[in-house]
Amino acid sequence: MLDLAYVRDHLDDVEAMMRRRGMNPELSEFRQMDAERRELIRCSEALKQNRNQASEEVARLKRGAERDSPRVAELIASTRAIGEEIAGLDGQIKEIEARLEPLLLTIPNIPQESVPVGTSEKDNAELRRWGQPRGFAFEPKAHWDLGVELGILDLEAAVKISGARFAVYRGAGAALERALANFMLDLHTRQHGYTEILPPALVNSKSMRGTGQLPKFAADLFQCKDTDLWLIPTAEVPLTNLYADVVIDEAQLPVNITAWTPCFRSEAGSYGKDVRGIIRQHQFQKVELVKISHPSQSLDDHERLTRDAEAILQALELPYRVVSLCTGDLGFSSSKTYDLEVWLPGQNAYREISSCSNFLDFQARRANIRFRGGSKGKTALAHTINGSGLAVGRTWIAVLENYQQEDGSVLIPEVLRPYMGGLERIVAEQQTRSASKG
RNA sequence: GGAGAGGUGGCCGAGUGGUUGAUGGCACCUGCCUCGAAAGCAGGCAUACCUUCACGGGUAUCGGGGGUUCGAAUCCCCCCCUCUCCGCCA
Repeated sequence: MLDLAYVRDHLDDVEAMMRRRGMNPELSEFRQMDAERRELIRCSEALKQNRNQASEEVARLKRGAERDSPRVAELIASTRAIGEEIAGLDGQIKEIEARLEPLLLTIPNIPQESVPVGTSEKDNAELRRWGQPRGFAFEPKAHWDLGVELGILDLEAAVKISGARFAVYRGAGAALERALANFMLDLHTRQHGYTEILPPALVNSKSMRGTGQLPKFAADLFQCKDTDLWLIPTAEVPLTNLYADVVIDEAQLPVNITAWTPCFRSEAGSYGKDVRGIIRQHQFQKVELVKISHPSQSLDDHERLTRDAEAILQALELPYRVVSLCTGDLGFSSSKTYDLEVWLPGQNAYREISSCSNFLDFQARRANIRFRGGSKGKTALAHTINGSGLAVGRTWIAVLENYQQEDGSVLIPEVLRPYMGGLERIVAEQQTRSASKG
């Protein structure tokens, strides 16, 4: 959420910004509602001042000898009338705020100056590449073939027990997912200074509002029936909201935390996209990185967090590139986002495996995340940054496709072998068949 | 799920209808003292909104929401959360 006063003073800029994001801003009502609201508040508060003064006088009279003077009854009667007037005005204020706030909540964050202007992912700017896509002496397979043939991925079984966009991993496939997560957590906690958190996977609506998923993106989420609980779409939600309504000591900044959690997305509106394989799932696992930063440091911290995520890909020796999302592709709450895209030989394309965003104070304002700093001891809104470090399911895909061998086996990256009991290669096992085929 | 106790400022903790936005302590800031520091002393120190060029003024906020009243941290109702005991349970 942007600052109300900022929007008021920069309405034209805000509308222009929304157009750069490819939106069609409808802020015409804003100015009038805002002015009306302020006028109502002024009237109401003036009346309240009258009432308070009258009440004080009643108290003074009642304490003294004039306890029963007619003046008291007179004051009480007139104040009661004022009270009714106030109630009317306050009702109007509530009503107008009920229309104003949703409007404010649908205004996205302001992209940083350095964000490329554009309308779609085609306008994203590639910043750098790392690693060289491997040359294959054979036609590399896609993970949905490789995984099924190796008996480590069972999509039919997933359809039977849950439905489309779910996966069942078996044997070395399940172990590979766990190894990747452990490796990522260990690297981030031991070398990058993050503290590991194990948060709830279900959160309340207040938390979803705090990080911006609600009210605008309810359709993308799963909600538990008859409760106020939602399945997290990313650990960003519980991790960032750990600091909701908290005043952090300035010396503690930046806060660096990480968590490995399941993530749940309804993927509404993504019909027809990535239907093959397990690129896009209703449930997947992700190691998330979150930094809560001092405003003066957040741009640097965003770069740092991105490098922390890149370090995983480098350690796994997976080729990737870094792109800066353009204004049209930028997420609602983000001021700037770097996507890490890993090379997938089975698809002959770079595909997103991490998204690292700086939200500035946009989330902090909603979630009320502050720090106390300086000699004045004043509080100010902190900045929040997060990124995947990495999406474990997609890393699993990248390992399979990049490390596949001509005989259909998959080599295990060196750094993962200790996490897989020394296993060096995943080979098809005759015994491993789809449970759904009985 | 049942019974009881409680939720007050960054933290601790007073306060049961009328100068209580809220005693006191801790933490923090400033000044005095000191060669310097500690201790001591004096002062300051919540947030949001409205208003003002500014100084300032005003309103609201004592878990959340509603109600009673001229007036609510204080009384009533609903909800949330924490703690203790019981029940259940991985």
